[in-house]
Amino acid sequence: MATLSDVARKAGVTAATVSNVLRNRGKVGAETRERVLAAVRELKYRPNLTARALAEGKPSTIALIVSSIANPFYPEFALAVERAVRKLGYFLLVCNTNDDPAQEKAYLDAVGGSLANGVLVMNADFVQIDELVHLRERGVPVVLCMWEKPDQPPPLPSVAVDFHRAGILAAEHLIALGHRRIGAVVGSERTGNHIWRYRGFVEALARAGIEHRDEDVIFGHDTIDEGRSAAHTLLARVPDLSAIFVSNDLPALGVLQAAAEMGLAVPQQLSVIGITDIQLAHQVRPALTTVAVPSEEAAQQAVEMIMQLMKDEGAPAPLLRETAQPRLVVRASTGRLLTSSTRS
Amino acid sequence: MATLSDVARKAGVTAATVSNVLRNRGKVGAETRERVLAAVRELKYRPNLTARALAEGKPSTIALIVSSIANPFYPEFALAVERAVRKLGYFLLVCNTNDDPAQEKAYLDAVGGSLANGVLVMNADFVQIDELVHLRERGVPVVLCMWEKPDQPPPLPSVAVDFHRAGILAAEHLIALGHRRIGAVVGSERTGNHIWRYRGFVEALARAGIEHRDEDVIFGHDTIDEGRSAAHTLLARVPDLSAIFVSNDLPALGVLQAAAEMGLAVPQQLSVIGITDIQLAHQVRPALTTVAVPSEEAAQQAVEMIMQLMKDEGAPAPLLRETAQPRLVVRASTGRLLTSSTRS
DNA sequence: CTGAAAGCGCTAACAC
DNA sequence: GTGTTAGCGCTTTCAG
Repeated sequence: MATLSDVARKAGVTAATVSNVLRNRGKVGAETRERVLAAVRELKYRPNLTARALAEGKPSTIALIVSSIANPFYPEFALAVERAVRKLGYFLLVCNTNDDPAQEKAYLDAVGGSLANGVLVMNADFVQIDELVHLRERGVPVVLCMWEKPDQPPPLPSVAVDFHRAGILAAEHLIALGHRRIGAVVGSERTGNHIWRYRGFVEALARAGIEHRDEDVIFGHDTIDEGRSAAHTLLARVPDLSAIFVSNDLPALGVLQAAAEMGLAVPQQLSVIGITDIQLAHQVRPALTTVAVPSEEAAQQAVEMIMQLMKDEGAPAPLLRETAQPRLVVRASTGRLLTSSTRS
Repeated sequence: MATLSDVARKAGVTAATVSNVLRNRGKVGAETRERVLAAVRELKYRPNLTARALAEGKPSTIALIVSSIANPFYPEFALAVERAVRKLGYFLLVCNTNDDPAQEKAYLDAVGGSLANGVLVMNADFVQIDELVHLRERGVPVVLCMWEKPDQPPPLPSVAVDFHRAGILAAEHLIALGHRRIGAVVGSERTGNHIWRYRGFVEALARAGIEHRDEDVIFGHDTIDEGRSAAHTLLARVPDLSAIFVSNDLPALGVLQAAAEMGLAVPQQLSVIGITDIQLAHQVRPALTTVAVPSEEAAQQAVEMIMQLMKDEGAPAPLLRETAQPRLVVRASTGRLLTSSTRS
């Protein structure tokens, strides 16, 4: 594995010069440059990124902490991050903590030990914020990719995604279709991370003068299977629901399945709407109506932010960036309320 | 960010000693060790992995080249690899080539430039084998994670997964249920990477004396959407099919959807079986019967192989390791042939 | 324009 | 047991 000085020797110059031509740094004579390039080609030289990182004082990797990949949204988002990172010449170190604090700590330590230049955190709710703050205090750039609590300032630089608005959009869509008895399946617990999605939904209902009772909602179901069972219990509890708002696509898919199992036609008898717009949403039948979250953009913003933090060592005060607004994507799982087809 | 010598100074020893206590290397006095540890704690010292990598001549990362994450199997497998890698104290650098040769080349160069210690390749078919072979020749350990061509020796150390057998198992299951007119949707082209899955299927049919005509099969459909449309054309072409073998879970899910769209009851009127057993397979309704591939084990074996290659620089001849056999997972999408319910 | 020299933070012999 | 001495492969002043 040829090194810089191998190339230098072959080209009859010194390592510094080779380095210069390779990085287009200082001025190098055209003729010398050619000789060096030839040597590089001949020796199949590839710069040793580790050595470069050490010399430059910073590695060329950015870490992305993901709590789990059970929800396909994470891999999808990770891809978006990777694209953004690569465009800037960095590599992405994907750190899957598997929701295990020990594993997360291990990763964070490693990153703190300058395995990576900075860390992007996917889901701030499933992470030990304190550890992150420590990291940050030790000079490591940290940014949270999806801050969804508009009422609290983030403890670290973040990109904010307006999930509250997503909830509103979903509700308004259902209302516009004529629905008045609308149930809700919320992915997180009552005080969990989906709270603002739910609040948006509730507010929109209230604004339209639509009643929303406590029995109309069920919390803590964030997988397909959980969504399915949630829908079963919800529909058993209040059978005259004509639509269900789900705070996440994955459980929304489960709700769709429950409807099928109960023989409810979607959307003729039951409308279902989710939030996020994961790939599966349009691959499923009936295709899921959902509120798409601008994840590509969020990823890009997060990467821009971390680059900025990496540049300005003088770590400016925690800032917050807004992404583009979420956007309704109407597909086949929602439809007009048919007054004729009231159930049971 | 404290360094080794900072710690050394504070503890009144030399860097080498600190290094020794940290790595439990040479013998260190109990009392000295304590002093060092105290200094480490106080300074919140974290070893710089980049420097260590440079000094040791090898980084602590393994790269995983993934061609795409469109198929959820890849992230799932990546997770398994990550677990295996971490257990051995390494970090996983996930390199998503996005099916783009340029991107792949860039990653391979970086890895060759010792960003990583070795490279694991997920899907050898969507990758430029030559580049990999070059890498290998330059001394970088490379292993292919899922070699599925029993007739060809792999060009690089690989772990073999018996997809041929998976095809056989799928066919035998269908046959045992009484099916005689069985269609096939194959993910790859006729000569592509799923060929052995299909061959296994065909052989099992032949062995059972069941006719399989060219019109019963359709190639090149490997996504949900493609699986769906493939099923439509296949069933239009030969309407008396009572079961469909699909070489991959994702398109099998599409076939399930097509059945629903056509009003075919699964499994009463149509049985569907896939291969792989991705998470979605059991989350969908009806749950998909499939042949599970031992991916956890394959990941582990691949990691073991690469560790071995990393140790024995003397690169032994390309070896091949077999994983556990695939295994039938019966769920709700397959059932007995009901002679009564013949279609159109 | 090119070379010489120092050093990034750590490890690994080998002395003491 | 612990310190000394060299590097790992590259970047980066600073001379020439």
